Amino acid sequence: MKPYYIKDERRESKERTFSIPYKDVLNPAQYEAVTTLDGPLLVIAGAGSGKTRTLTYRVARLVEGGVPPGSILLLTFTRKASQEMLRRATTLLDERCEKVAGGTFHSFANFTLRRYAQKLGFESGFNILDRADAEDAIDLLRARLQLNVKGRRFPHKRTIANVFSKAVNKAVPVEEIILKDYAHFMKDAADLLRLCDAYQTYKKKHCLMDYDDLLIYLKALLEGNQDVRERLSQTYGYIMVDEYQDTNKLQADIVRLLAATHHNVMVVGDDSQSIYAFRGASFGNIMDFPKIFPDTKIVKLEENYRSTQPILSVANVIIDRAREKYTKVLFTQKKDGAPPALVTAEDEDMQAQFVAQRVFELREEGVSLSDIAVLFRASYLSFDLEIELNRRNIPFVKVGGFKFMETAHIKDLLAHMKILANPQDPVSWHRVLLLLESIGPKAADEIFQGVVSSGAGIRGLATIEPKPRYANAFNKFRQAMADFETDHLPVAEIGTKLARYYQPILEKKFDDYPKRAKDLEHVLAIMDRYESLERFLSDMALEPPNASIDNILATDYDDEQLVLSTIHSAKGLEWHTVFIISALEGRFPAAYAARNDEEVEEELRLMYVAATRAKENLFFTYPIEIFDRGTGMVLSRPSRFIDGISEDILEPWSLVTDYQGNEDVW
DNA sequence: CGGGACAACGTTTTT
DNA sequence: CGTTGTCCCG
Repeated sequence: MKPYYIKDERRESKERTFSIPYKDVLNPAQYEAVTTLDGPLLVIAGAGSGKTRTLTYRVARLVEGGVPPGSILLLTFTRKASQEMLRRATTLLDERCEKVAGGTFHSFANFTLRRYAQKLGFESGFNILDRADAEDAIDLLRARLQLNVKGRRFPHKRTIANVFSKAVNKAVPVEEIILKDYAHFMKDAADLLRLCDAYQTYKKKHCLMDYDDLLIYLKALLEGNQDVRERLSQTYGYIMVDEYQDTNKLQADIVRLLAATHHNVMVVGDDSQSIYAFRGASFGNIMDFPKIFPDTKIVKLEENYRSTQPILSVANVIIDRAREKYTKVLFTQKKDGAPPALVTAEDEDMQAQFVAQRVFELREEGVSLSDIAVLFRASYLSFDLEIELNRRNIPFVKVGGFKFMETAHIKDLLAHMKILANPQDPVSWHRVLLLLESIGPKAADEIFQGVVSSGAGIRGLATIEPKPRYANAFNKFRQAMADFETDHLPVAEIGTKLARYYQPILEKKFDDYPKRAKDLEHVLAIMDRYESLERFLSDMALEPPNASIDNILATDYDDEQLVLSTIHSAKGLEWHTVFIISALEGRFPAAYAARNDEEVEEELRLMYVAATRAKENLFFTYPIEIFDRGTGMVLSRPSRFIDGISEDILEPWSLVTDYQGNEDVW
């Protein structure tokens, strides 16, 4: 490759040679973003404008310029995103790029907090509560505070967890969340506050952190310990944050603190693609960034390299319907292309038939299945299609929605491992003990207390005197756990032994145990890759494999699969052809997600994100005559976000069924 | 006090 | 549809 000489005047005197011809392969805006290395930098990157490319080249540029890879911190939305970027940077430059510290805010927090746990009063490490664990803990405390009195309608544990989490992520008091989003529970506000206090105390006491705590404690660590802050700031001399529009207040604070001493921080985002406000994200962070770092340089990436003009035109109409006006204007040089279509189907079955048929045809035309995606608002909206695809033997992988790590049998197995990692963890103890015959909440609590007060960790089980009622089951359990007293078995071996112990329980508990046993085997295979139990458990909590088991297994031998994905999980990705199914008013925006203007706006941005995933073909489909149980109404209009768009921008299609029963298009 | 049977419910999106 | 709440029996 031809060497490229930097023309930047400031560097002219010490002209350097780079192996990558940055200026030739990047557009001027991208080039500026890639070569602005020092000082605060805000990049507003429209959909398909080469954001990932820019980040990748910037990593390479930093490393090539002599910055030690370990001092670059790349914070992304998913671990997959950072891995992908670093892999690409490695291809561009060399394997030094693999040494860059990359991951999500949560995984970075986990990593850092494990080092400094004692500073925060977590003497023996901590276990991470996933969402379901957190709900269980809340439920337990609700019972303990006697808030579940008969005849009283108290919020669902799921709702409660939501309220607490939102308060943390938006950095506002719990009362305010209740007042604003759950006004009908105002009468319970006092009790909810008590419960919230109890929950915080409980987690602290038992060395537990939920997702939000990871961020809270990281911020607290940085704020309260100047030495730690300086050391971390020194370690990570260059910070890059992707998807900045989807960070929340806490995350913005963490970035501010980390970069406080050197200000070498680059954030990339697009306010019109903010889709996580529901969990406390604030695209205001983008606007506020220059206020936090006054000498911020702003770069806008507005040229779209992904989509054809017809697709971009529809996307622009959609985003124009927002009340919030976004200043960025996307343009493309790909002028020609098929116009996007709005496809009306008689019912959900017909919609599925259409998509499957069309996928089949595209496949015949030579489009790879893996270059086609079907996107939807919510996971359940693809059920009909999944059946149809199975019927036609079209291989697919489903991303988002259902997480098999959260299924009961896998949580059962992991709970056994968690009590080994942290014998203080009452949530896991509770879960494990309740599996035993004749042990309920009461007995489980007694046993747990006994183990804790023995002070001997898992060995404390030996000191328990089981009641005759459950002695048999308990002794089996105790015997199984005794195997691990000697410590430091390989993760997979622990898992295998526990799975063997758990098998009879599985068979008793679930009718479909053969299928579930297969799932467990797969989890065991994942364990094989881990040295440390703690590490395994953290990863399973923070970055669980998010496709279902069958699909993961399929991926091993078949790489050509149609992608089915929630729009949230499709963020940052692109395909040759995109179907957005059930673009139906009442489903998208969903009736329950359209309670106020802000929520509707977010739904609209979601539709925009979905539309801008397409490179060549874009189909919106919607079934009519859908009965909505919630409202008791029949849904038959297309989503308000695409309804009434001029026909030369969005072509209306109707489906007809031919005499053989095959539907077709005219 | 635990367990099982049964009814009711509410139902996104994710670290 | 699968989970959660309730009731009643052992």
